[in-house]
Amino acid sequence: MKSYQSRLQQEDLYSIPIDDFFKSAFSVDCVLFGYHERDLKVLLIQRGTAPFEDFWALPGDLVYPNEDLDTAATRVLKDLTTIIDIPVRQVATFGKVDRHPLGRVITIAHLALVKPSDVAPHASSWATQTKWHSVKEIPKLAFDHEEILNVSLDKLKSLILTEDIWTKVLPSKFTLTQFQEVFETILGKEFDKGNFRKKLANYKFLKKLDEAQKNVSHRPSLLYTFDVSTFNEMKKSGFSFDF
Amino acid sequence: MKSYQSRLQQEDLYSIPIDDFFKSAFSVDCVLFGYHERDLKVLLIQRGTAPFEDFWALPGDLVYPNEDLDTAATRVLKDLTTIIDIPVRQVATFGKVDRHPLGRVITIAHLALVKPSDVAPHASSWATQTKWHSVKEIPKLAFDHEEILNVSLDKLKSLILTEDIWTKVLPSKFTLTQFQEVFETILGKEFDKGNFRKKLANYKFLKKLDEAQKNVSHRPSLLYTFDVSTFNEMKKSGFSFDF
DNA sequence: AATACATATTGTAAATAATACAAGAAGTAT
DNA sequence: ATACTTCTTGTATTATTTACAATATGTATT
Repeated sequence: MKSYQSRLQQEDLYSIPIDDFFKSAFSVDCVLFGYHERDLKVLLIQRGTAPFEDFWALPGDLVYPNEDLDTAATRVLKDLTTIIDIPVRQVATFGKVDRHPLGRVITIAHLALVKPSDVAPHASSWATQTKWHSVKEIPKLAFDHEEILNVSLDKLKSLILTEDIWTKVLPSKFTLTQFQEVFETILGKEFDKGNFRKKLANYKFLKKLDEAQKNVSHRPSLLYTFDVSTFNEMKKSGFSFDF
Repeated sequence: MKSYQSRLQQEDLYSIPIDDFFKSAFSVDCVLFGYHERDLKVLLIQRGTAPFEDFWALPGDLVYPNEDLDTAATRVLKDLTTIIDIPVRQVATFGKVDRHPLGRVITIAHLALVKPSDVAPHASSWATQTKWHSVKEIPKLAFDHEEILNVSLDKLKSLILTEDIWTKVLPSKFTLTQFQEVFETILGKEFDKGNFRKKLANYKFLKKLDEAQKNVSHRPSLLYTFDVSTFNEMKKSGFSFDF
């Protein structure tokens, strides 16, 4: 079988019409993670149309002809939530020949991490329901979405060590305990409190404020903020948490 | 603008004909890395057709309608080399609207790492030349291939720490110095020889043989082999080199 | 045969980091 | 005033990293 490049020149000589190459489509699927109080959730929709009608699935859509991939993913999320612009990261592309029953559709998975309270998910014309599910209790999913979710979880675990996506799930002033809980939940392991915060002392982008928690029935914790520019400086030289 | 799912039901109501979604195509591009004597190379082809005629580029092709993505990447490499089946790893997908001058073509980049002497690259109908280039001396490349190469280099650096792709570039019996040189070259940093091999002693998949180098004008090194099954066991529990 | 040479291999001491706990501090609730 | 809870800092032990030195073992040279 000859290549695309030569086929463009000598189209009629070979068995597959060149147009067949353009009978494929590509979609984006969005794995929107939500963190709240030691629980990691993912936003699922219930499909209103065939195939996989009534199944839970990751929100997704075909990519428009003149639309970039990450733009498409952001648009899908905008249609389901009240957030205008959620930055997404590409996870991987899933392209098995038979993964979509209606034709050849490959999908580029994207993920984002948000605070569920910042998002007000609602149904849409193609989703009868939109709901947060704890990643510990995921129903049977449409298509190959279970695999996509698993790969996305791994990607989230590695991204959170190098990117500042965790800032979105914390208040602008947060305690080191809150910070620790985010990482414990997402990485799925626990850290010694004393030793963990000794490590944090090395990270200059965590700025201690002259301000403490209020209305807690125990010793109040000091509050910290995240300094983006210091973080970006460190990222240039290959920063990564070593949790 | 409405979604694909609702469009399937009410096609004629909206401005973009559903067929337009299927006027896109997807390709695979292959970043074939070759390691030889402290030099990391990449296989480039010189394009024989427009667009970017005569430019150097990564080898790639459109994906056939009934072909999986990794199969397509392996096929592209099979067409250019004498190796029948080079396993590839997905790197990322590049899909900017204007990345291909002839239409909407997104490309899924794949990488592999081989010993150049195992591969006999040759020209093809669409490539006037096929040549190894040191990654330190890369010419101007077609399309967005410079970006694809850079992302692939980063991916290679992380993959080599968790996957056994490095075994392909070493002889079946190798010295620890050879092993160290592979990692120094690909990661771009140097290690203290004594300390490095103290670390290696922990990795049980490196088996010391009762055999030494021959015909070297200095103290001969002991030879080692790689034990796949031990490695696979350790990989199950999340093995990674900590270089 | 003795010596030079080059790299392999093992060893060691000091510095650094990880770990497991403990002790004291600072609020609210009773 | 005391109990209670979590925050915060400290410390002693163990493990790891690092830099470098010393010795080993082969071929090449004199």
